[in-house]
Amino acid sequence: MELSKNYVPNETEARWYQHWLSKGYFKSTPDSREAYTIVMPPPNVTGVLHMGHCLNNTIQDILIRRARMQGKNACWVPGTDHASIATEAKVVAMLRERGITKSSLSRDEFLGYAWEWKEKYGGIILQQLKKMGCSLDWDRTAFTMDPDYYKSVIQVFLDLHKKGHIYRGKRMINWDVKAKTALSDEEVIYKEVQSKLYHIKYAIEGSNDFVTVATVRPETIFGDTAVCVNPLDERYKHLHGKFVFVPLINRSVPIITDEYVTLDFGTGALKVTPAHDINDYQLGQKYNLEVIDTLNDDGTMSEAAQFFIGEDRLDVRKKMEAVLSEAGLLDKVEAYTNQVGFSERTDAMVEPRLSLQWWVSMKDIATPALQSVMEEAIQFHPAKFKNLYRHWMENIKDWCISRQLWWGHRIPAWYAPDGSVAVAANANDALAILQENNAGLTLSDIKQDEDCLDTWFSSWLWPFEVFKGLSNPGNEEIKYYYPTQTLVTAPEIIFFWVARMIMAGHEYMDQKPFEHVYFTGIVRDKQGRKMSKSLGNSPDLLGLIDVYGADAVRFGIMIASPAGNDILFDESALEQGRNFNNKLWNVLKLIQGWGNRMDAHVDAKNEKFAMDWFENRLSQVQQEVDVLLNGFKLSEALKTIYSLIWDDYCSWYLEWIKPGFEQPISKEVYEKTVGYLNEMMHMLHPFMPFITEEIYHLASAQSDDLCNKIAPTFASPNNSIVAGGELLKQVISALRDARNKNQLKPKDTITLHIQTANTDTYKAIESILCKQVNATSIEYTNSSVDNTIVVAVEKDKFFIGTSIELDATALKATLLADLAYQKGFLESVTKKLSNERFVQNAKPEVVALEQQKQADAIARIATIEESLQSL
RNA sequence: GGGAGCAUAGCUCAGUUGGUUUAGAGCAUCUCGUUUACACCGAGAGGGUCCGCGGUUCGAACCCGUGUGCUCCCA
Repeated sequence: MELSKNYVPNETEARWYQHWLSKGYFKSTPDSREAYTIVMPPPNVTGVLHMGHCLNNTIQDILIRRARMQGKNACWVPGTDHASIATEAKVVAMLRERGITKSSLSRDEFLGYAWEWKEKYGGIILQQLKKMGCSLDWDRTAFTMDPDYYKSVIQVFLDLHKKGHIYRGKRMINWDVKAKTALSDEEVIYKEVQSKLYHIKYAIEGSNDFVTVATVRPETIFGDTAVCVNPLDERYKHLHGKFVFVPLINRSVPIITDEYVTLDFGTGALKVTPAHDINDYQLGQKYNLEVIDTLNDDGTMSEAAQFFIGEDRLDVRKKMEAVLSEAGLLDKVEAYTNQVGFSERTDAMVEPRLSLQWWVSMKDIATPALQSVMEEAIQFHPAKFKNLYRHWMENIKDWCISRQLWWGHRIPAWYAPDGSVAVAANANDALAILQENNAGLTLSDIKQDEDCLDTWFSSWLWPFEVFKGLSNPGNEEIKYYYPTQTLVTAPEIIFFWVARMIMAGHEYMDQKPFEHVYFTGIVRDKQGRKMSKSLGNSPDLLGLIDVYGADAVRFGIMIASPAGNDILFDESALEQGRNFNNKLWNVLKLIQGWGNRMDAHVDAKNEKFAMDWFENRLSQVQQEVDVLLNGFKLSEALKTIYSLIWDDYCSWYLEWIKPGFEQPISKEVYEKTVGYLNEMMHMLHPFMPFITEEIYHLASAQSDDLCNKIAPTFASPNNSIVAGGELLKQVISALRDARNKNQLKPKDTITLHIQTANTDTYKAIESILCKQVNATSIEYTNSSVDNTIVVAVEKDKFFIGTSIELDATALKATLLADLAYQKGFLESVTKKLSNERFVQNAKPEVVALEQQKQADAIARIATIEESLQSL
């Protein structure tokens, strides 16, 4: 078959993915083999494939393909996350385009639209992963709102509530006064607005003096329960412990001190209104201040305000200026620019508001989770994230799990008209509980909580619930696949997700959820900025795959992405990947060409050295790569394989065994050469699955596929044979360098004299050496040869004879430069050795090494000086 | 404000318990070259005050302290 000039990935990739699927290679069912399980971090249903997914899933595919090729039962579970906030926002936006508002819909109607949206767009990202070659078991595709999964989430809520870990508590939320609803942080848009800073005078109790407080919200003073100053502020030291009167209502409130107050902002005195500001609320908590809510849910003043009851807070703000001024309590008004939050939906100014929310108390369930990471039952890669994890877990705060949304798992709590609450699996159970205190209640009297659970409250069950570990306890699959082996995720969700999965695993499976956690970096653009839609710096991944091929994209993203470090994405890495594809393609073309000229009678004597060397070098790299991969050093492993193929195999080995023009090749050499190629394709397959499978099949007839081919056990390399090859490379490079520096053209032939103690070493490689440095003859000598270029490698000297006139000055300059380097080096070694304390204290082998270096340097200097004289 | 991490060639990074030449690789750059796989190529080369300062040590990119700059998480 005639092969195309360059490798064309698109057709090949589609064909092989289809083939692997049709053979069912990605399917897994429990059997007697060792399991290797990865659960994919479920992307949002709203997602489309971006660079972060690309990195993350490439890594998982590498691990899972390697496991499969090690003969393990590899199981990679795909799925999606319902992503309550993001999805609800998308659905609301879609409805708005159709002219429908969420508030005009019932909960069920809205959920109908949401499911419709999910069915239509929710699977796009999974389809895109196929393009990347991800070897997922598609039959296992899971969703965090699947019926069984949903039930398990509710069950966990009930269970934690029963154990006393779930409670209701107050929290500041964002309140939309127009929609009369709570907003998530993501639904608040901050805008810069021109405000006024009002300086208001508060009378000091028992004195005729005032404290002046600066605020942009004078209408909230009716809720003031303290004035706070910085304890170090000299201006106010005399007021510590005193009280002031809140203007107009004349409530007496304390002056408290806290470092929170900035000395140089406003007047340095802060009015504290715990009900209407998040920071004030925290101060209030710290100093046990009263919380006075002066607003109604529509943003008008409540009765608690005492003044302006029923008027909108923004109108009141305007009126306050005149009222305060009249009372002589307004010191001055300044122009001031600040950031104010507005509702994404109604554009109303958002009010911070205290509200009852559901919480999980974390301390108890965090303990085993902290322990399993600290004791390395779960290993983090890189380990540096252990510190971060420990710090967070030791200072863990309670988790607010209710969200004011409809799309998600609805909180299983029912309220009676008197506000009492029952947590139960369904309304009937809840009614029974509530009837204990109020026998007359009926189903129509009680109402279920409107809120949903935080998305993470469902995804923390992912590693076991994808195997129905909770909905069908003790089933065969959960026993076989759990705990999973490796989790691959981004460090930014170490607390949101990783820590909580570990907690849930210990709480519900009595077992860690995974053995290893591999933290990827964040993919950034060339300038180090995060990829984002608004910056428009997010490359179109499918477009890149079209241009470069999936293998090249996988290569590009992996070649420089050490665990836990951010990746600066640069298309040139993809070019490198594409070039590598092409290199592999051309190896195939070259070898196929030889296949036609294969001859069993051709002697392989001259190729023996090359084959011995490469075989051992291959074993060496196989071992190295194995060690690297076991340590999760994927990038390093890929670099090592890349260099083996490009440098050792293509640039050295193939050149050494290459037959002359139109010459036949020995059958033995040919078969070995194809064999090495296949072994290298095997090693590379997890990283670049498509082209390796293609080459494996085109290089020689195969009855199996690389995809699920089990690796042979590696031979251990003979290090002295490997070293022999390295010496040969070094000699060739040195001779080529000398040729280059003396302006010998590639076509100019040379003669070579070698002065060495090991003639036999060179006899074995004469033919290779001649071919590689374009020498016509090799002779051995005991002394210097006149009129030659002298090259020294280790202890051997090479004399290059040429008919071309040599440029003595250039030659001399190089030699002098080398001489200077060697002398400098000798000096540093000698200095070290003449330091008595070094010789006394350093380990003997270190001293011996330094002495060896010294002797070598002296010998090299002698050689160079000799050469200089012969010029 | 609390915490974590990072700083090595123009760029991206290796550098395992301190000693394996005067610190390595890939990309980029420069020189030479189209020789019968590949210019998406080959052969070579140049390029570094290992962020600054101090300390420990016979010896520091590596250990300790300190300063500076950057990044992330939490509030």
